[in-house]
Amino acid sequence: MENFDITIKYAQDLCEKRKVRLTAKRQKVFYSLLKAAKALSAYELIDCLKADFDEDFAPMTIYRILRFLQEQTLVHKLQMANKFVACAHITDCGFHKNPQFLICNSCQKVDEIYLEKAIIQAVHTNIEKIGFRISEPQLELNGICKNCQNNSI
Amino acid sequence: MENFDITIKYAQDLCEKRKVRLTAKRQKVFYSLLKAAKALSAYELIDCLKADFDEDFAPMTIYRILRFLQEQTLVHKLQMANKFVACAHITDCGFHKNPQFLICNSCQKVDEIYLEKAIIQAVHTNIEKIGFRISEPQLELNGICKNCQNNSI
DNA sequence: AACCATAATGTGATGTTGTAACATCGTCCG
DNA sequence: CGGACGATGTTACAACATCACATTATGGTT
Repeated sequence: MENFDITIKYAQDLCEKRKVRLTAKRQKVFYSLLKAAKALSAYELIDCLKADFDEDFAPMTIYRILRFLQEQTLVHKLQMANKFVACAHITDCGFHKNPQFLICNSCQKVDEIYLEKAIIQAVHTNIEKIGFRISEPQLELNGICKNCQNNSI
Repeated sequence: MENFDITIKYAQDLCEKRKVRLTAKRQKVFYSLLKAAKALSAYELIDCLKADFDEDFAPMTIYRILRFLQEQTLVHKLQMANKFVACAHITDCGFHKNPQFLICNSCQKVDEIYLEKAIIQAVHTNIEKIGFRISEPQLELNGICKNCQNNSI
């Protein structure tokens, strides 16, 4: 019904290519996360699914489906907030390439950005010089987004 | 008893200077966190305190004391792991200046480092160009530390 | 079509993390 | 001494996450 029909189609094709199943439930979870357009906790997502589809999802089910969607890189987990967000760049840039997340403490919206590669590279090089091997290269930063800065004047 | 007598003395002086009280309980919490030499969850810390002092701390108490210690910049909170770690650089560099944390997923030890200022500056500049105002400038990265890399061979 | 193996989901209990609200205790200062 | 305020105790509970086992759905094989 919305313009993320395209995104869902993309996800379907992706799953088909990978020989995994984007079941009806998984699709609904993905849909609600897309529709929310912000990071949700698992339990908030349950509420959204109830509102969107009048259907009850058990916590276990949600966590399992979220793990699946993460494995397919359709969803990211924000470690800091214990929340989940639909990948914003599915259809354009080859996704899951070291995203950085800007998490607004005011409206909870999440901006998924890609900093200049050179900068990220420099951070990684510096850290690996110490002998540390980074396993999850995503950065997460809390702050206040542009919108909320303006609105709070 | 250990060499963090010096650190504790430092903390006492600091609190005195700031006219806040480093009470016996607060000191014990700080001590156990120093002794552990790694990031602990609040509940793990409760276990340590039981072991170290044979004393029971209620969750509420721990969280309150940890907040106090954070305010005094004696302790950092690792947002990603929901764990707490004693500040590693209390006695040397003017502390709390945008630390970066390297969290080992294997041994849980935390390395608190300071990357070249220019690099961090570049990251911040890039993000602020987008209009986002960062509130907690610390970076946290998960990976495998040097030690664990060698031991797993 | 019947069958089987495996993937997906349902279900109930339980573990873990964190806080609210209110009571009590201690310490410092006039 | 008494009062104010900071620190701690206590109980209950909200929010987050998983275990273990039962059941159902799906796709491939004969």
